[in-house]
Amino acid sequence: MSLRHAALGLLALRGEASGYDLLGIFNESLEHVWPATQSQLYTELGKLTDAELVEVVAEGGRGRKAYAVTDAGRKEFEHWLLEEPPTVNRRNDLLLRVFFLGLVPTERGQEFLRERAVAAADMHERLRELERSLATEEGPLAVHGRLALEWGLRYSRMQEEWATWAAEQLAEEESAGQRIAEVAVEQ
Amino acid sequence: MSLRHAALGLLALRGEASGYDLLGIFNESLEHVWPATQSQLYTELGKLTDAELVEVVAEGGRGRKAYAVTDAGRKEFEHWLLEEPPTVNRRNDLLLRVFFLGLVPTERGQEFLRERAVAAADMHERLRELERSLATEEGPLAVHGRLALEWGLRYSRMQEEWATWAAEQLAEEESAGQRIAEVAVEQ
DNA sequence: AAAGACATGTAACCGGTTACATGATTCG
DNA sequence: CGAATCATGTAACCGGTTACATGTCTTT
Repeated sequence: MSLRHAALGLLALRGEASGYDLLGIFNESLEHVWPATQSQLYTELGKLTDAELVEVVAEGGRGRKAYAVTDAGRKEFEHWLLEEPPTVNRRNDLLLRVFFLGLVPTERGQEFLRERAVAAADMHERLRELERSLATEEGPLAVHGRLALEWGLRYSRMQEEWATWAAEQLAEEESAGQRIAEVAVEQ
Repeated sequence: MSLRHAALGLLALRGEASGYDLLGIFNESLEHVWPATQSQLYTELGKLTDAELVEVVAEGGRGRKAYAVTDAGRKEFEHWLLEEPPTVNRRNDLLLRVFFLGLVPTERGQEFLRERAVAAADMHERLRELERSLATEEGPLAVHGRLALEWGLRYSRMQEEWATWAAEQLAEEESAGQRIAEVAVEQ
């Protein structure tokens, strides 16, 4: 249930914002960390209002409603941020496929892993570019954004190295299997 | 929609199995990669049967049904495995919190990051133990399991190093901020 | 006879996605 | 005037979780 806390956090950062404003932040700053759809966000703001964790502090043209966190909301947010242990993402599509790689010829498996290495390298490069474009920006928000960016850089690098290593492992495994087969034939 | 493909893959590996058998595998081998509940698995086997990707090949006592993949199922599975690009998990609870770390005192932020480092180190150690217990096992399945395990080892190591680094960054940022404040006071 | 493993199924709910629906204001 | 942007809301659907419900076979 983190969209709720993401919304609370953004309102805490901004002081006050409309659903539309928050949606912009989700699509820009939080796109790679916690995406949200318009539908979901408006629904959640309704629920947050009902739970009195946020309140409408102003209404403007075009039906605009500006929200702000209440004291209860800020408390709930800080509890989530520091007290609740982050939930680890247990499902991993990549590793699930790796688990089944024995069902296809070794060559196809290696190909798959090498493709993953390339994809990870691409991602790394895209993040490097983002880093360069962010280098000039200042402000306290930028500091924490950079921590997240560095995580992405390290993650993509790890993934690339692992995939390359894993492809080599498959090659070794196959040649070891062949040697055993050859010895068996010789005897 | 990967539970579907996980089930197909397990049936392809096993040749034939019941829902109950598959559930055991999900709870043991796939627990950290793609967990599944009993409810979900039985429902999915029903859908797979309707779609003619699997079929009931035997019925035994206690209402047991043994399933096997059909040709169409095997084709669908291999297409998923090698052709469909793995979907990247976009939501990251940890990074979402990092994004908001500016809302609490630097000390609390550092504390949070150091806790993450410890949690990652713990996970690393648990995987090391798993590795030792697996060292004696043989078989083609073990090879790919080891690739996944190595991913986990590298991931937890990366996370630990990153969290430690990030906590240091916050410390530096704060002392830099203080120096600026001190200079401002002196002038 | 009781306990535990084997075995399957359904219903309610929840978070999230896609698509549908509507309207106001601003800018060129 | 028309297009783009601002702005909010609802309904249907989907994958996944929790809980409920039922019954059989084996082992002690």
